[in-house]
Amino acid sequence: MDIEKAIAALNNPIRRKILEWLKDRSNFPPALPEHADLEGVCVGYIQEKAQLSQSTVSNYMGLLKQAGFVVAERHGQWTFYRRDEDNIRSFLAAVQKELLTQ
Amino acid sequence: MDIEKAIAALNNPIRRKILEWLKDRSNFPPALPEHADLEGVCVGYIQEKAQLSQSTVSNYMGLLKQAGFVVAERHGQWTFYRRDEDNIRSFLAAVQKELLTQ
DNA sequence: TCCATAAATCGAGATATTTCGATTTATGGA
DNA sequence: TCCATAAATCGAAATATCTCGATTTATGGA
Repeated sequence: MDIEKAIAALNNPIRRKILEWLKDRSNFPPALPEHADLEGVCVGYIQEKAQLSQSTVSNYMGLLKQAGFVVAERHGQWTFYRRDEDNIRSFLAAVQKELLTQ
Repeated sequence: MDIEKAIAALNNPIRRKILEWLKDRSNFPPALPEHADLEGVCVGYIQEKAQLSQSTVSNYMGLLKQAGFVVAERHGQWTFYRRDEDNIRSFLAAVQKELLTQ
């Protein structure tokens, strides 16, 4: 977990919102039946919710992935993104360690 | 504590370093005798350590202050900056609340 | 094979941040 | 009052980020 990239990724209100939305699948339209077993949300749904262009959202998801906040899983033509809870926790621990005295 | 400004202020390695240095007064040269009773470090000492121009460091300290990470106290021609531990903790709590599920 | 759809990548203009040196403001001392 | 010092502010150049539309790549279905 690169704290530099992670903070840069968080330095944008929509990217932070996306991380929040991804906490709960029901923030997005229901998955297609053939994707019912998959965790994660496809880029199109995130784009729709974020109200930004497809390329911007794809870029954002790439930044969040590089930062370690999400993982991507490709299924056919779809890429499903979901939060990486372990990495999120370890980022928070690292920031705490850096910011807190003792 | 404005989480937006706070993350922006942290989105710079030298500003994060300054926050770390300020954990311990002994990271800087000893205070002048007439300032011995004061907490905090003057801009000149921080500048020397950061190896950046005076105006840049003054600007950085202003950003850290607006973000709530430090407080400034003027004494004569000197401005002494020190960490605002309470605010730092409440920032960490806010980020945790935003990033963590439940 | 050809087409449609999803997502990634590219290129560019607009905007924001970084960082500087120069100037200004505030203060204290001779 | 005049000068020296500390810090803040200003203006600008260099660099980075944001965001888009257009294009490319990957995949699946007819």
